[in-house]
Amino acid sequence: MREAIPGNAFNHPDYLEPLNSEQRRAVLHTGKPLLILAGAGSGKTRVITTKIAWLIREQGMDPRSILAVTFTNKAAREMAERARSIDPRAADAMLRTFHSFGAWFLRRNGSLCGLDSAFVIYDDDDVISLLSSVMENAPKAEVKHWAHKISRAKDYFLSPDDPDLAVIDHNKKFRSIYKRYEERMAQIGNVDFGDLIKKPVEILRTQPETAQRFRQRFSVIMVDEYQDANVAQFQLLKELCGAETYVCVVGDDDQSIYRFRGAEVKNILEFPDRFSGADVIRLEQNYRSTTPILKAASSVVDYNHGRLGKTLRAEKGDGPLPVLTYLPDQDEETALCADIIGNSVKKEETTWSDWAVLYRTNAQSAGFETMFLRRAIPYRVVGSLKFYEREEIKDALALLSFLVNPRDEVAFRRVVNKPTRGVGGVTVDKIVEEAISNSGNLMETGSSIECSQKARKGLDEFFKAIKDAKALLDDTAAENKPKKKKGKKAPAKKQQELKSGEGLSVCIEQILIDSGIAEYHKTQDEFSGNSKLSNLQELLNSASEYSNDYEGLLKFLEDIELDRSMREEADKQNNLQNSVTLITFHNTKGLEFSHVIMTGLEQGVFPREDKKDDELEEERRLFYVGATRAMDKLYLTTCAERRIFGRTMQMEPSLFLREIDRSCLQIENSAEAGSRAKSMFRQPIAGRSFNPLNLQSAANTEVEERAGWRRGQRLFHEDHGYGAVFEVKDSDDGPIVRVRFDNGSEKRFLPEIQGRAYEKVEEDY
DNA sequence: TAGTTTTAAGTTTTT
DNA sequence: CTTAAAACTA
Repeated sequence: MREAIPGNAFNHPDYLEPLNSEQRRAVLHTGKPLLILAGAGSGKTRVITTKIAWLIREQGMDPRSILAVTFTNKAAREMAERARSIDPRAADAMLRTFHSFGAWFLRRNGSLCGLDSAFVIYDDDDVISLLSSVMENAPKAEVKHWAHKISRAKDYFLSPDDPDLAVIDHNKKFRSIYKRYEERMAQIGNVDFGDLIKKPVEILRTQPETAQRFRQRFSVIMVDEYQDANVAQFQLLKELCGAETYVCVVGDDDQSIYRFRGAEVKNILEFPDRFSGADVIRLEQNYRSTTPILKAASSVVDYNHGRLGKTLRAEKGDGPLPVLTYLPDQDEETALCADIIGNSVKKEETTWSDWAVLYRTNAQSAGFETMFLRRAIPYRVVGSLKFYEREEIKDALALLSFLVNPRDEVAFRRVVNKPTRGVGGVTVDKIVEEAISNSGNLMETGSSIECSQKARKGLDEFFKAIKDAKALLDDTAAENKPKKKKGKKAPAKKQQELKSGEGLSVCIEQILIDSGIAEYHKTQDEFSGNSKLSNLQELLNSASEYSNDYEGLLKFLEDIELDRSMREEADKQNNLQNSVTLITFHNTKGLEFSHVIMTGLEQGVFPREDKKDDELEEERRLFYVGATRAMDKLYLTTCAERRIFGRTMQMEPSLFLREIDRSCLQIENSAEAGSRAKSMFRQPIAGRSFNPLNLQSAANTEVEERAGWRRGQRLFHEDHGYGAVFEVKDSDDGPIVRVRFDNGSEKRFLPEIQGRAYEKVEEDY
């Protein structure tokens, strides 16, 4: 937020001061294509953001003609913020992910390939639903297989009629499956992730005027994490670059970890050939880690072949050696992590947020979560935020998708009969079939089709809910109280209803209530003690920032589809900002932590089983990425046995542990670690403990006695952690105990039935 | 046909 | 062990 500094020396404005000579060369470079080989922690983001500012200030470049592409939304946001802090005008530059750029492009130019601008983006689950509808009654596993192949084909810019399609799969069936899928998708008028890249390229190739327009619009194009670009993305870059375009890509071949989804390291290796006359600048000064950490990481990736090769120098110099601990099993592993972290924080050497625990697969997070809950260590799980994959959220999004696009078969099938309104599979199939041979509009077809009386009533009810919500959007004067219609089913229970705030949440609230989805999930909650309704509420909250119109809704859906990390707000609300990070190796890219623990270093887990040759090299790079996240201290753990599928397996230490240079590794034996792991360490979370007794309670002994729980009783639950009882009351099913957990969530349970899951604990543990 | 119970299957990594 | 698909019952 600083004001622009007038350069005190013309050639060296202040903001170039912190740069080393290589970084400065990269910033000041012009005239030819540029490849920046940026090692881990070498300040590449600083280079890109400074370059953007420099282009605007010193080169007089119009910010709007600068396009910078990243691979994650987080990276895009960070880049925008940092560039803006050097020069506020950078706010007008276009900083997006490849996919969000593609969506932006298609909203404006989609009509050139027959795509309506109001398309919805299908995620992998939606793709599978659509494909299984195309493939009649194929087993789900097979559908998944082909869905993956189709996605892969799009990564390589291959259409169903491409002669090279056999590169993806030589099975003859593939071509026809892919083709039918594309036809069906075209009828529906939606797109998948691959389309967001592939379709723009097709438009740019077949429409020279459009291509020309965009080449004039962007005179500078920069690509971050270029080693992760796939073939289609490379083509997109090529099409956007005219003779005059200045192109600059930044990447690190040692950090290419997305081959499985089509990333081509070749893109970076061959950049100088593909963009003739390109210059190459290497950034080898590392500002993040200590020498032993870098050395340990490099010694592993050195085993790879075909690298561009580079030598990182640690600005920080020497530091403590990485510590490797051999452990008997995964329970000891989670306990050790809790110990190391807990002891360090207790001694005030670190705070919770200095720590990250890394694992290869999301499934491994469960053990750490349980242990951290038990030891009252605050944590947040990055990535596997399955928020948007939850049933209730997908239901809500399906309703909205159908509202936007009444040809959306996948959304229609999902919610037309939820809650059940007598519209069964037979009727649905009939509608879809009929629609395919007509306009494709399922709403129109469904309104006029012949069907049972029961189905007719149900359909009308469903369509009315959609139409009413739609009317809310079209109506500019949305202020005219869109109050909830007297919920006819809801016997007005005093339980928390959905509350709309402002903006788009008004419309979404209405559709959730009218469609019966809110009521449906509320009932589910009461039965099984979930919190689906509050998840829906959370969705509503995030919608309130969007405008209550068509455009706002489209933006909302797009943001959700393309940016599943946008829940940082929720983390903040839940006091999770100072907490240990649990994260997969893949998700750590671009992040850094003072202290890092790399877990599960066993053959079969990491590297994963039957990985060899190219794939093994990718695992090695993944190891390298993980290790180079650590700024000050690195820990590694490996277990002698591990439970997989509930069966206990004997494990071998990871190949990578043998490859690490022995001179930069301190090895601890399991016996010592084991005894340490057993010492219980429990520390309450400062300021997070909730005690309702402070609220002074009237005597309520009778019910409390029958329930066996009293207000203020502290307790522990395996899934939710620590909390306290704040209410005990009667109901038809006997006493109900209401609990508020330290993480802010509220639960209720019937002591007779679910009481076993709640363990009473003393006030000060 | 809706909801429940039984059986089988499966775990990379993500825009 | 946990989840999803298939089978079964009311």
